[in-house]
Amino acid sequence: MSNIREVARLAEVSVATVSRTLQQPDLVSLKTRNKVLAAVKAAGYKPNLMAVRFRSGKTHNLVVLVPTVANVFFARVISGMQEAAHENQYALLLGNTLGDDEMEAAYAKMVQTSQADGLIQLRAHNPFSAAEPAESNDEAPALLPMVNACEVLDKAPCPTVVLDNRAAASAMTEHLLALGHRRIAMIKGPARSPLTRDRVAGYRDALQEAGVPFAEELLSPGNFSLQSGYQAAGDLLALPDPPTAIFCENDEMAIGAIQRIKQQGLRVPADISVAGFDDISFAAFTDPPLTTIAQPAEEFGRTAVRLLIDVLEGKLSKAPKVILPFDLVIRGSTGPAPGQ
Amino acid sequence: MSNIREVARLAEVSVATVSRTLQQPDLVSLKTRNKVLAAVKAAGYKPNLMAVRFRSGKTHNLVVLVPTVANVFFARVISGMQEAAHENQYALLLGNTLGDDEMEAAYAKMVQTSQADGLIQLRAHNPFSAAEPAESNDEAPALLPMVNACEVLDKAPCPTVVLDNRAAASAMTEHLLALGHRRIAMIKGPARSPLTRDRVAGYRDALQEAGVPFAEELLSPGNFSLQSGYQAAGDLLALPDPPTAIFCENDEMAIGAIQRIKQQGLRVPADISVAGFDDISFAAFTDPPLTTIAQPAEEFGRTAVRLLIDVLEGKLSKAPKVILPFDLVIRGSTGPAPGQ
DNA sequence: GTGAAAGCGCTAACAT
DNA sequence: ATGTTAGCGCTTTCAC
Repeated sequence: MSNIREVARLAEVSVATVSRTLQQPDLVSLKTRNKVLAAVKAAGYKPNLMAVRFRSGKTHNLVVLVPTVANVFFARVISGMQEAAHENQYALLLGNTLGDDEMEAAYAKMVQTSQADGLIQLRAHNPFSAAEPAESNDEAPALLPMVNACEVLDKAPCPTVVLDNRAAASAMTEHLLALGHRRIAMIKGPARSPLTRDRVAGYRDALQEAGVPFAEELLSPGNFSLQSGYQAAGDLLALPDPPTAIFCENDEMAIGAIQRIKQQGLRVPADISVAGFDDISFAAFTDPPLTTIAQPAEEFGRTAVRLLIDVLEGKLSKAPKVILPFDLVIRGSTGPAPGQ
Repeated sequence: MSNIREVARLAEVSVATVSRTLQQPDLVSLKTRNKVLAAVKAAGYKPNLMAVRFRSGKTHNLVVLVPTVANVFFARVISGMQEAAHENQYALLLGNTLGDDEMEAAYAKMVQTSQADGLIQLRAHNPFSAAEPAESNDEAPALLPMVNACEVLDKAPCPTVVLDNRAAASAMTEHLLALGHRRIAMIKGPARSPLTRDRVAGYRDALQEAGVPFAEELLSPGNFSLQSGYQAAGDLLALPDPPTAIFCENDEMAIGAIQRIKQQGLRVPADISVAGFDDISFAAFTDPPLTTIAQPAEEFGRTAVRLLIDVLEGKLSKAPKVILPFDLVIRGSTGPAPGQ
């Protein structure tokens, strides 16, 4: 690989002039500039960005911590990030952490060791906290070079991008209530997830509003996988007084639930309605097509990246909380409660 | 951020000793080592990896070129890459290229400008070719710091990881033939993809073997999306003599096809059988569950990364072609041809 | 408008 | 066992 010195030699100028020609051409006379450009071409010179970045202290890399890329929703979020990152000349370092704290800490270290400028976390966990109990200066805690999106910490020390999960869950529950359902179950995610907490809260809000008593047994735990939806639906169906509608915390679980329901010989939505959350591409292709809450997944990614870049460039003094809109998408999987 | 000099000052040793303590502790006396370690802690010192890498000329970054992360199959491949990369202390730079040559060239440039050591391409296209018509030395063309996986160039100048797509398509077609089908359609991918070419070849192999004439009209083009499967199935069903089985080049298209078939009032597999390719997680949850070809997606990723690292470390003199196994997974979407 | 030289943080000869 | 020093490729004062 040729370096700047070789170009300088070929063009018979100093290295400084070569650097200037490439960085601030106005400072160089046209004649010299052409000479240099010719030499650059002749040498097949490509600036070593490692060196540039080392010197500038900016890597132009962003770490993305995602529980699983293999999740359709997250894949869309990453797609959006990619788009915004590329537009802003940043590259994305992918950290598929499987929700493992240590793995996350390892990736967070990339920021601390100047391999990346900042980090985007899609889970409610501060990957830096484990790394090192931040130097306890008496100063106000500085803004971490991080953005927390989708599943967000309650007191995130950084900008956040969220959906109003509580309102969304409430909207879906209201839809089900309006169809005459009174036994509405919910297949939820991991109990300690803020996502689950907010969505369950929204579900309860709607129930209370409608004067329908909340029943603990109608809350069935899942882990966002197809299998867990299948499993949870089985449990719900086995109840003495089974639900007439099941609201799932994501589309995968809803798809799993639908399969289980059909296997029991029941019809969706004639016997039991099913709703999901996310509106992944497959949601429109289930049988029947899935009623769900659409989230602007790509926009989550784009917004997160833009915010992070703002933080890195010092354009932000306070950590904003961006709330993205949701959309209730009614398809065929929800219908009037039996006997309505 | 503290640097090595500060630590040296604190520990009252030279910078070299600090470096050695961290890199080759055996060369340093226990006493000095402890002194240094204490200083490292006191200073909150984290080596600047940008500097380390700049100096070593190795970035420990790998660029991954993927047409779309939002594709379930690719997401699994990336998952596997991530795993192998992390094991080997490499990080993955994600390039969601949307199959755009220019975008790919831009990412390829990251390798040429020392932002990444190598590249993995999941599409049949050489991202370096566009970048610069490789210096035409008379030397034998060197091994590019690249691995081509999944969809592979015919004459890839690098290691490749593939499935025997022809054999897999043939196996699926044989399965359909064995069920008595004679009008077997295929919803294929983009015509110029080697994937499509090989799979169609395998399909024709099996047909010929069984003495079933090939019919051009039974080949319907798609683009691997749910929608395109839906569309293509509609076209096939409108044929004067429609097929009794449809083999789709991926699961998404199969899922789209199934929806279309049901909308026409036909039953799967009683009236028409449907088969897919990939065995994505959703395949087991369609109604009926999808017969498909399982590909070891994660293994594609792992193998590609390992091969690339071998190339980078100069362990490979020739470019190997690794062929991964497939598995015919028979579920409920394929059954005896009507009237059997 | 151009060149000389310092220096980013680190490692690795080479000395001692 | 430890220190001294050169240098990775580049940018950026500071002179001229």
